[in-house]
Amino acid sequence: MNTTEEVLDFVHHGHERYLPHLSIDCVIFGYHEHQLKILLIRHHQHDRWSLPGGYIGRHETLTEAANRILAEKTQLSNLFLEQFYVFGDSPTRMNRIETQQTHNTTYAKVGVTIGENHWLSERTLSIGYYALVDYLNVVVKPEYLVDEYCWWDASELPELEYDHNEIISKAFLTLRAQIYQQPVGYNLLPKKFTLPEIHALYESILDRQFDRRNFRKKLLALGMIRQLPEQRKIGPHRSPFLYEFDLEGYRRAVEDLSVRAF
Amino acid sequence: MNTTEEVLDFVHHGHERYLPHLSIDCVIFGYHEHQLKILLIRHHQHDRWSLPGGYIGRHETLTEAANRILAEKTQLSNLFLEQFYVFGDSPTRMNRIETQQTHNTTYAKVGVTIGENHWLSERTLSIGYYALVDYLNVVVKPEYLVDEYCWWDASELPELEYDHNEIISKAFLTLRAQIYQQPVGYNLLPKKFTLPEIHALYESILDRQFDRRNFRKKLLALGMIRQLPEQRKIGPHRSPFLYEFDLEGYRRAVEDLSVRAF
DNA sequence: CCAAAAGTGTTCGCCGTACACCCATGT
DNA sequence: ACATGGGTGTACGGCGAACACTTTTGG
Repeated sequence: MNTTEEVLDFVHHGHERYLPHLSIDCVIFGYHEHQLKILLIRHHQHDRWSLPGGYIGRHETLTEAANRILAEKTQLSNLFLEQFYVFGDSPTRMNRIETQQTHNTTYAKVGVTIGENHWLSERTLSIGYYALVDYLNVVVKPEYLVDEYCWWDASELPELEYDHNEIISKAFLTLRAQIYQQPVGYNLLPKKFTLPEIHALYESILDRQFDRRNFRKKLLALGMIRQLPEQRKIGPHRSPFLYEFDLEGYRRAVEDLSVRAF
Repeated sequence: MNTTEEVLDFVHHGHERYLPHLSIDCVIFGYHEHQLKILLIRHHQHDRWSLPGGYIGRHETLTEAANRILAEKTQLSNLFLEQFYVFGDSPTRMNRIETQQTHNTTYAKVGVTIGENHWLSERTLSIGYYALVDYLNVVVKPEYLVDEYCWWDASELPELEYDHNEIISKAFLTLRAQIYQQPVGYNLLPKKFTLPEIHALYESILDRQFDRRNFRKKLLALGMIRQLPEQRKIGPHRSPFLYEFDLEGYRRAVEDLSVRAF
């Protein structure tokens, strides 16, 4: 939505095109300079930041809706995007009033007031999706009602609107649990990357240290990555080798792991 | 709902008490005679079976709704009950007509027809919950619109209504993945159980064989179960020892496991 | 030549795996 | 006595963990 007209149409006729009571919130993870990042937005005249999100079209599948919303924000498609939880317990999700005031601050920009019985004021459950994107490929698209976009360090997040801190916590837990099943690095890193990069990525996601030698040995033994005969120049230091993912090898490795005892 | 009046009130006024467009479906797992079971219901005059489910009250949290629905069917509360996925992609969830006809077969019992714009005919996403219950403790509560309840072997399910086969598949995958994080046996087995019982349970959930000696060794080493000085009489065979869960030991074991490398 | 970062190999101990015989019980 | 099912110990191999010095590069 980029014009006053579009926003007004959404406010007045959105309930005809979208399902009420349900929204999608996206936790978009990126990785840059040894830090796991999350993309947040700040709505017009709001102090607190929030997760990018949207509604589900009445004629759109849930998966289509999630992909559309992500593409609207990042201009990227065909990304790693996965549902992880539905949020419907938090007091802010049960209490209409606070939500209503928050909406009104936003929509004041187009001169409308959201009443108590307006579809945007109704109780809304939110379906959480998390995405893994290559930080450098993301070009954030400005939107009319959004004042600012920013990548925040996952370890130093501010207090967010609604229950969005809770949503991010759950997304983070899911990411951690999925790191053994999903080629997390494949989605968060560029096609070619160095060992120190993927090493630091795993350390920041799992919040523990790995021995450099054992780490490389394991990844190569699993067949998860392949060393390339190229190096990267990184200033006054020894040049690290570049590696690439071997998705097929990764798939096989995950399969083998799942056959192990508990 | 146990009377015609209650059903009619639900059909005509349900949308005032419940959120439209959203439902909850419960995959209730039990375990009996070396078989993993799932509780299914058959609605009035339907050929196909389906999962027990319900709607979310407008003033009820999501968790409360799931627990209420489960308690309504099984008379049990304080169970293991966990959300695992939202289903909103299946063609049967996008296509109103089929759903409408299905509803009409059910509600014909109270002499009402569900029109195209009726709240029950609208597109509905379903939140999947799975429960682990002690088969022997479940007393199924009859309901007006349900002709039959039955525990089905998880490995021999019939073709179900809507996308319920898909929901069960996903629940089963989740259960498998969670078996290393959750005390699955604690919820599916009685307080005291024998080694062969828990052994067969793990084999049926993970669909592979475990060596009896290694299995016992592992569970005891983890501190997950404790051997009791009692035995169970099982007819013309050697009496197996009884065991009980050590939830605290289990928690510690899971924590330790999560510190291992990948 | 120095600082900073990357590359590399070996040893040890535990855990996961494979494997087979004896024991208890009721008929 | 016998049929059925349950209980129990050992040996091997592989993988995860710990560990430190050398090489490269630009300034």
